[in-house]
Amino acid sequence: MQADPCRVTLTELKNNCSNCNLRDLCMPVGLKPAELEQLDQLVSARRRVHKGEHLFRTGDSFHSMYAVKTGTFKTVINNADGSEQVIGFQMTGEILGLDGLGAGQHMCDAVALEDSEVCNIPYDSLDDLSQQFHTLQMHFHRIMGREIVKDQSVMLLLGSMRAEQRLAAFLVNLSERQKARGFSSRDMVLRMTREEMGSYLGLKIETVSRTLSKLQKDALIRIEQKNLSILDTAGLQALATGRLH
Amino acid sequence: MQADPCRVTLTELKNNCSNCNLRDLCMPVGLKPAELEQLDQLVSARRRVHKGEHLFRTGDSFHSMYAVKTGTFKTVINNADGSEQVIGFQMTGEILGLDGLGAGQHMCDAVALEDSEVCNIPYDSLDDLSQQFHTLQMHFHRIMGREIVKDQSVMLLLGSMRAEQRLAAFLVNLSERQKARGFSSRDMVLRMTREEMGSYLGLKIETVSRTLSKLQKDALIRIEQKNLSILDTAGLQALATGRLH
DNA sequence: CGGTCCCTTGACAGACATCAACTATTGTGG
DNA sequence: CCACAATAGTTGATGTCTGTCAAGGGACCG
Repeated sequence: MQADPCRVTLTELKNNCSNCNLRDLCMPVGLKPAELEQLDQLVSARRRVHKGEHLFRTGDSFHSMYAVKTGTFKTVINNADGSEQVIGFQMTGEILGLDGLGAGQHMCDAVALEDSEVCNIPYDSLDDLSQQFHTLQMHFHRIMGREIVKDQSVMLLLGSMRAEQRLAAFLVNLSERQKARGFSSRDMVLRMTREEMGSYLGLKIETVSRTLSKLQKDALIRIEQKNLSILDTAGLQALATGRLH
Repeated sequence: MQADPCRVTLTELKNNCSNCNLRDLCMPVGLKPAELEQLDQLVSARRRVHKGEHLFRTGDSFHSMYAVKTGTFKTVINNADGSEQVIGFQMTGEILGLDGLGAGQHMCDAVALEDSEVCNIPYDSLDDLSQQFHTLQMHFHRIMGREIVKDQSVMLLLGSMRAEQRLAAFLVNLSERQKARGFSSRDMVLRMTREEMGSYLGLKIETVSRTLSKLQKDALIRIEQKNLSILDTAGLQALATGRLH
C-alpha cells in the first residue's frame, strides 16, 4: 500500500519556516537563524489535502512527518475486528506521523476534517540535520516526549472520567489550543462530528449529544451545530479537573 | 523536588550491555560492536529499587532514562483531584522515563512492584552519543515511536472495549511480553494487585475480580492468587480482538 | 498469632449503550 | 435554484454493564 497521490495535491511551494507565523508553536521553536535556514531547506514542500481525504493510511511506509500549516486532521486506528477509533485531532502547528517511527510504517490513518495544508518534514533529512544541530535534535525529542505525555493524559481521561467530565476536559483542551494559536478561547468551530468526538472520548454519539445539551442547560457552554461558545470557563475547567461533584 | 536517594540503593556496579542477555530487547538492539562498547561507557551504573519504592516521582527533574534489568515497575499519573491512575507496567528490558523528555521533568511516578534493578541511561550522554552514532539515534527514535503506538493501543482498549475484552487483551499482552523474554507464555506471575490492574484498564477492583472469575469459569484461564495459567490462548486472543460475541 | 491488606462474591443502583423516531443540515443532480 | 436523498444531530424509552455498598474469607507480614 502506498500513499495515494490520486486526489492529494502536492504543491511544490517553497516553505519558509523562518517567516512562518507558526514558528513559535511548531518545529522551529528556539532555533538560531542559521539552524532555521537549514530547516527551511529540509521542509521543502507543502501538500494540500481536501476535506475527507487521507494524508496517510495505516500500513503506508513511513518517510515523512507532517506539520499542519492550515486546517484540522483526525487520526484513526483500525481495530482488528473492523471497528475504528479516533485517537487524536491535530490542528495548526501540530505534528502528524510520529506513530510511524516505531515500525517504519504508519499505524493509523490521518484524515483532513476540512481543506488543509501540511508541511512535509522528511524523516531522513531531519535525522541528518539533527546530527549536525543539537538544538534541533533536542527539540525533536521534546516533541516526541510531549506526544507521549499527551497520549497518557488521554488514557487518564478514558480510564477514570465520566461522560460530562470527558466532554468538559475535551472542550477546555480545544479552547486552550485555540488560544495558544491566537484565536478566541471562547468561541470556536468544532471541525469534527459528534460521532468523531464520541469515538475519541470513548462515548456513543447519543451520549455526546445529550451531554452537550446538558452542559448548555447548565449555562457552561452554548452550542449550535458546530459553533461552540464557552460561557463559563472556570466552571467548565472545574468540571474537567473533577473539582465538582 | 529531587530524586530521593533516601531508600534507593545506588550500586556502582559496572554495566555491560555487550554481555547483557537483554541486549536483543533493550537499548542495544542492532548496534555494532564498536557502538556497543560506547554504550557500555554510557550506561554506567545500576540501581536497586525495592518493592514499593519509587524510581522517580512526578516533578523530579529529568536527567536519565532507565532500562529495567530485573523486576517490574508500574507508572502512575496523579490527577488534579487527587485520584491516580496506572498508565503502564514495565518489565525486563523495557525503558522507563521517556515521559520526562517533553517538559524536562517526570510527569508520572515509577514504582517497583517487586525488588528490581535498573540500568541508568543518562539522557545527555545518550544525546551526545546519538550524534556520533546514527544507528543509536535511529534506535532511540524507534523506541519512542513504539512507546507512542503502545499508548495509542491502550487508548483503543480504554475507549472501545468492554471489561472482559480489556482483561483478555491485557493478559494476552502480558503473555506475549513474557514469551519475548524467553519465559513461558502460558504460566506467569501477575506482579500487580487487582486494583492496579483495574486502574490501568479503567475498571474497579470488583469488576476485575469478577471478570477474572468468569474467564476461569469459561476455561480460558486458571488463576490462583497471583499465579496465572492461560488454558486457551486462541480463545483468549479471539476475545481480546473482538472476534467473539 | 493477630492485624492489615488483598481478594471474592452478592445485592442494588446508576451511567451509558442501544433501539427508535424524528428533525435539521448538507450535498447532489436535474 | 430547487427537490430529494443522504448525512448529522437530538431526544425519549428501555436495557445492560459496570460501579457502589457491604460482608466475609484468605494470604502475608511483623
